[in-house]
Amino acid sequence: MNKTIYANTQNRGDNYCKDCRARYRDLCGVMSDDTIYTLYDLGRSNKIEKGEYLFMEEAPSTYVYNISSGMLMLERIGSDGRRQIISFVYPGDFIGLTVDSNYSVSCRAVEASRFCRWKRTELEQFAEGHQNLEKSLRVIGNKVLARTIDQIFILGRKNAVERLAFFLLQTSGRQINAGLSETQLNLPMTRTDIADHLGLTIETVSRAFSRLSKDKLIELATPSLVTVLDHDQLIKCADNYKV
Amino acid sequence: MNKTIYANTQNRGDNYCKDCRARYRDLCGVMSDDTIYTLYDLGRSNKIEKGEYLFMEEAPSTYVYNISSGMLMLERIGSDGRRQIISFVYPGDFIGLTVDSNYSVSCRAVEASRFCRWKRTELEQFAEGHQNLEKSLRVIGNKVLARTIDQIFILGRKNAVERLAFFLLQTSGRQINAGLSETQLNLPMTRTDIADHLGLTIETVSRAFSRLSKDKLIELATPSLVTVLDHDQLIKCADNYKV
DNA sequence: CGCGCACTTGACCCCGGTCAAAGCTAGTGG
DNA sequence: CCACTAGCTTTGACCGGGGTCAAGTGCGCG
Repeated sequence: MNKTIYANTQNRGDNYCKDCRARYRDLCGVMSDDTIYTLYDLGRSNKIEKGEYLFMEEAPSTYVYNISSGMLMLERIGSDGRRQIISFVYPGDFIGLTVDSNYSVSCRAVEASRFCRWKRTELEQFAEGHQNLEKSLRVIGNKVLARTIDQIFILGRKNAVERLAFFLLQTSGRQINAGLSETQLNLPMTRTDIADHLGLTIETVSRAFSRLSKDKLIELATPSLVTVLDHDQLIKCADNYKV
Repeated sequence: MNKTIYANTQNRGDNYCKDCRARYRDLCGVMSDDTIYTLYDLGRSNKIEKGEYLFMEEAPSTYVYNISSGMLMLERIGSDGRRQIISFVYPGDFIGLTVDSNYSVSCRAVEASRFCRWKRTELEQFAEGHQNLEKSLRVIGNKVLARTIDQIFILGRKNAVERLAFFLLQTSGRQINAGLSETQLNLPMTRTDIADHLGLTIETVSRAFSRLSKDKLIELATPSLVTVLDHDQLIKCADNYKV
């Protein structure tokens, strides 16, 4: 037991937690600077390349993950091949915690990413001794749920342009709390990914981009670099967008 | 303090927990027969009539609820009036727990229903002294999340008939674990409610019902009483339906 | 018995899907 | 350094599923 901890300790990089994007968010945020090491030593830091899967739907949910950098996506693929991207995953997001013992979605890297990984059972055990962490897990779940409900509203009741406007605002919001620009949006995912997230086709997504661009609400520097020109109008367009 | 508990104790009906549909599910299910009273006495039992709101979106999330009987629905209404029903709420379901201090959706009674109500802060405080309850709250949240993800897949990637087939199977599943019939489906909600849940119009929902009926997958005794004739075929139709 | 409301069915139309072709850009190799 | 290629994106033309509008139909309730 001590040996294991010792082995992991050897893994620590120079600034292993200090410069981590996830350090003061969600899961890790509830740990003090004095106790974060105990959490760190319990898990393992690692990286994943673009296109690789972090875990697959149906597979035993052995591990839970906290994202340090990069971007991933949670996806579900129907038996006929139709794909739905549930959400994009940003640094600081905690994923992989399930009710039953199997993942309910797959997780794939949009771009090269870093993460910390814990055995689910070990983290749950650890949480039992740390009341605030247990509560944090619940809060995380509820946050995810809130976003998921937004997504349902989008898919059920909005047209193509409204969906894209909402998605861009959502991206803006996520960039803000990652300490990045509010208006310079980085979209590393492909049009296909966005389409599968918004329940549309690539062509329709592309046309929606063109439309917003023509109406001067956004500017497309490159397909993956969008500048928000008229934030207020974009909100009106997305209509029911909530912070 | 003692006085309050005493007052609530006076509220107890004859079989107040014993004959409750929610007694052995989710929230209450983690309490033993010996300790369920402490939870019961902390809250208040009440009823709500058809069409009334249990709580409204945006309002302070003062209370959390556990449903004893009847049916309710969680809905969100856009500023232009478009409505999306997030989910229908069955006996045993626990609702109202939010991240921030306001409800993110409204809850309305589909039919007359009974429920138990707690002050959120009091239940959370109570949970801190009851580890299994704290964990139960998390499990409940994850269960809800799993269903919500299913809903996203439906809305993003399925056509009208597939959506309805999925909805009927989901209803069947929920009736089973409420101890009701697997094939005789009770649909107390209106076609409008179903439409707003599946992201369709009443006309399309109606046509989908007719279609499934014509293809002998279901039988419509009355608009609100459906018999599942060919369960397997219905699953094939819904395609990606999961238990 | 008749009124009202929810549901069903039909006719038509439009948004977004499908199919096809033409840019754009990054990466490779001569 | 440039030409070539491959994959992604954009744009256009056409089509169809589901929305819209409107007219029945049936059932519960007074």
